[in-house]
Amino acid sequence: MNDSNKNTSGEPKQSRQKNKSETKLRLINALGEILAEKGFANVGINAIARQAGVDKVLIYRYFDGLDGLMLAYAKEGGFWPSLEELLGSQEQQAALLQLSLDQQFNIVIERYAHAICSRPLTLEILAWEMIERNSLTITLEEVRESTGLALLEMLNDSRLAQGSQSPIDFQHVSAIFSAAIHYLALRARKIKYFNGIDLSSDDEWQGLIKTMQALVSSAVQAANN
Amino acid sequence: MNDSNKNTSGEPKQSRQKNKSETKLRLINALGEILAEKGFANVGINAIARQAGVDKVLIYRYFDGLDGLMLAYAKEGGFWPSLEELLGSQEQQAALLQLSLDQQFNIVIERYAHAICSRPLTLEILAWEMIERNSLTITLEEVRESTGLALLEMLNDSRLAQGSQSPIDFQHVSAIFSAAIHYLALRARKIKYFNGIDLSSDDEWQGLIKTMQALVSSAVQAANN
DNA sequence: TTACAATGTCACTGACTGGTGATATATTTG
DNA sequence: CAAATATATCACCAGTCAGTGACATTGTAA
Repeated sequence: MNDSNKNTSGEPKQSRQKNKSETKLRLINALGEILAEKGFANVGINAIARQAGVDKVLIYRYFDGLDGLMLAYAKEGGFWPSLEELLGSQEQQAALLQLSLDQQFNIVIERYAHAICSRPLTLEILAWEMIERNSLTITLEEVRESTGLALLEMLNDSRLAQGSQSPIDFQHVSAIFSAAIHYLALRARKIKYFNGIDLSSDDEWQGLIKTMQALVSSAVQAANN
Repeated sequence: MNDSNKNTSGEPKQSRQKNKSETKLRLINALGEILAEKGFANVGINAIARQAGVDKVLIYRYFDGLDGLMLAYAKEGGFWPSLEELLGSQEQQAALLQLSLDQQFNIVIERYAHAICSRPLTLEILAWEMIERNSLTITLEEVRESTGLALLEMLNDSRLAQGSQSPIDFQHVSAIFSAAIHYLALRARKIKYFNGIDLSSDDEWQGLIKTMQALVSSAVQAANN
């Protein structure tokens, strides 16, 4: 391969138009592209600069290094499903909260699974959280925790309003199912089978979701007797 | 740091006793040590040779490269909980299979969680499976699948013998809960909180396990009505 | 002993990495 | 226009990596 540092071609790289803010954007986007195409393990100062078509020293100047760049990237947003994506518009939310507890849960589970599975970048970051903590994962983690807890609170308020007093711990239940969804989605990226189940099959995924819903429903109904 | 390749100290490394099989063992163990201490990201030809106190060229001669070494390492065993560890001795197994379906499940869930959480090396490998597939993860994956399916079959046989015909899909249920356990255990290594739950707390873990058990129990009971 | 094979070490290459000081170019200001 | 400043590139450093051919040591068998 090329020596990424030295300019081997005779002609010097024609100095690009000087535009700090655009260059910063180029770098941020380059990080996203590498993350998406090559994964976290291939993120590095040199690789990002190469992808952006810009000198790597600018990463230090503008972002004070890789951590700063990742922080800037994290602020771009869109990594986690929003409350709207999970609950629908304002009116839909109101309608949703009128449903029974297990119906609410079942809808959210399904939407969450779909939202996670359709975000390859988020999956890449979720996978990397298991390996190391860095500015990017730490920042995103905070966003996730806060929206997750907000969602939980909404469902819980609705539960209290309905006067239901189930003995099962909602926080634990949602932790368990989102953990399962995360793991299955992550695993499906690289490995086809888990426990004999073909994770590349949409039907199997539907079956898994249905099973989760059945578990919740029976637990809620058991509590209401 | 040192140049790991060049011998900077004046004296040549005194040629060690020549013992192929022991040297091979040294290399295999070195891989395990690095995996345990520094994690998968730091596994490399140089690091392993350094840790083993042996020249790296031997990795190529004896194992045909890193992949071969990982394969040899994978065959050492002990990465996954055995059937005995989950079900107990032969007599205990017989007793266990007499219990009701949900009791069986609840015991196995608890033991599996404990078995996984107490295997840091296995967790490291599970984490790395989400990042890349290599000889090591592929080999271990096969072992895990086969013992997992064997376990599932035992529980299922017992279920049929008891004449229970639950509508919930046992394969899916066990996939969901082992996925959740894997994810929570992996996450606990690096990040304290998930969904507002402190994963570093034993009490919280107990609570999570209890919730899983409650979910299974209510599902089984709902099926029996 | 000698000859030979098995085992182990050494020294090097080419490619890559993160990081930095000096320099060139473009844009703005006077 | 010229000078000053902001912006971007270059060239190099020391360190690491995987991989390889040449050499040294040890053990063994003739």
